[in-house]
Amino acid sequence: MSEEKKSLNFLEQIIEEDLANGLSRDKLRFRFPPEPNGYLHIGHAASICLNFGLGLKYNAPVNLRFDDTNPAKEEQEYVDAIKKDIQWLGFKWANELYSSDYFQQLYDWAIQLIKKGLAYVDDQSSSEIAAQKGTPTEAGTNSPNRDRSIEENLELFEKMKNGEFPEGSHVLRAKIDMASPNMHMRDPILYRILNKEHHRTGNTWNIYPMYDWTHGESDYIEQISHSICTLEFKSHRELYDWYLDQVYSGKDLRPKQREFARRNLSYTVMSKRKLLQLVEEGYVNGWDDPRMPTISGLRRRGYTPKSIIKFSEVAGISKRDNVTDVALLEFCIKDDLNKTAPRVMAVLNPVKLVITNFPEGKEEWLEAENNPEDENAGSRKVPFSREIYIEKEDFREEANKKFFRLKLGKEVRLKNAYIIKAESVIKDENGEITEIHCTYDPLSRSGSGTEESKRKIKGTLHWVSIAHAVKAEVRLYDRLFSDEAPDNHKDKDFKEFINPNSLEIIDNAYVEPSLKEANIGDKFQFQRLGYFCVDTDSSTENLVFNRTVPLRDSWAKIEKKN
RNA sequence: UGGCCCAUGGUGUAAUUGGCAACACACCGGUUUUUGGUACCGACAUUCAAGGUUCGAGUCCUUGUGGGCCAACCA
Repeated sequence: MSEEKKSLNFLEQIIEEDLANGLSRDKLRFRFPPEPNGYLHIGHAASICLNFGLGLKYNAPVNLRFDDTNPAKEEQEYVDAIKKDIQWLGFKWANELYSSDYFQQLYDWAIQLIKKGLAYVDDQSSSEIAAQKGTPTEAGTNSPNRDRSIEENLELFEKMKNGEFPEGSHVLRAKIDMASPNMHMRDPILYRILNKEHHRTGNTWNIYPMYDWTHGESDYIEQISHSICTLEFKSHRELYDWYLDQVYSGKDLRPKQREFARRNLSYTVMSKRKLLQLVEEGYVNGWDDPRMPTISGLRRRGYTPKSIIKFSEVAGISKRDNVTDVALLEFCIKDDLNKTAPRVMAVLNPVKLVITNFPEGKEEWLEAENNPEDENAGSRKVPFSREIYIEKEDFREEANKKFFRLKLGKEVRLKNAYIIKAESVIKDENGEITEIHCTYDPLSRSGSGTEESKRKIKGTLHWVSIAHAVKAEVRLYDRLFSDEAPDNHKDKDFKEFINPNSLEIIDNAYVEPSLKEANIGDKFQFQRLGYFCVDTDSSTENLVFNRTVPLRDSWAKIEKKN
């Protein structure tokens, strides 16, 4: 077994350098810091796999820390969903923590800052403060409140905390540099007044710390060695470091922030704000709609944790903007399911086929292999009889040589069954074919070992016995957007690119009877069609399958060319 | 009148850190096949541009060009 050498991504290289420069291996510690204001998506999966992957690789703890500093947006529902998703992916956090756990410590440090003359209370309006902020190309101007006395600042901040001021009336600001080329350094806000009930601290606090003030200090409290975030936080790093300077003891570990590019997927959007919009405006049926790029949506769609982890691995980590082809994600799930999903037969667009020389009333139970890719998968019995359904698309009265399926006067093999020959058709008044009449070769049964069964027949069709078939609902999903990067258009709203045909519901599909026992979440390959899973809406009375992803369809390509 | 980051095939990442541009996906062509699936084989790039340093540059330097981020009491 030769261990294939994997190159390190740039973050692993940074860690290796730190280790080489004397950082003790047992000091390594990571964190995944979601804000509980939405559901996790495939982009977060990249971060989860990265951080927890690092934890596994270096045998280091990884904390799950909810960044819950804004009670206006955050909810327990999201906390629960996030935990469920991470667990489903198979990762284990060392500690479940909340930024709100540190509100008191953060407050104490803020007092220290005021005492050092590094923070002041500003009672201007938010628009006044914004106006003084300047622009990226112009320096800002100092607030008239910038030189308040320490005593007055302490007193005002105390009143803010005690709820003596209305929301929005006062903020606590760090005193840094209004002329800094980095906008984040222009006296950033540390605290704002919010009269909101917090999902964990209730009504204890009237003031809430801002992200920048909270995040780095939380990392420090937890002694996170490498605080990994996405690229848009790069310019926050200077402030992250400045805040750390104010509280760092000089003795313990000092966290460092490093940034990587967020993972984008083609034909979808990845911002929580936009996903929330899709949910709230009814473009999809909830956060776990199988068309959503959320972890819960992918789970319901039939994706496995393994496939998502594989995708994250193979997509890699870098610092460039990217739009990863969704085909890569689809490859990962097909690759997994090909090895693991039992093969079954289902007909989605049925047409009746009668085998005229097969005895009426007779049924035969034929041996069917469960998975040719897995020797241990075993086999099952499927019922065969005189009348079966096949796919409408699998029959043509006439067709050229490239059409390997059933046509009048020609033979085709029924998977796991017999070779049949199309003799005639019956049509309704509209010319629509209602029945295909065939004859079968009784000696050609699959696996019987006869000369006849070994005949080379180009086409093989899947089918279900009408008398035994189970009716089912099948939901076919397509990409949610018709554009590769729907939110990359400056002049157009991403919703203009919504694919109106992203969901097709088939309510008269027929599946083989073995599927009656299928449970929610079970995954199958419907032979020649694709991978499907049992949806959460499914019941014994009404089986519902989601198409996870279709099989590669070479025939569709050949047809398209003509 | 700014600061910072990025630039390798259609896409995403590599390149032992200055030494034959590699892997995967997609696409195209073919072989095998009782799934037009899977598997297998083959085709597909002079590394954004121009200069420079060097025996040697995707990698270092300079100047451009293109893209992204930064002005929420969001994270």
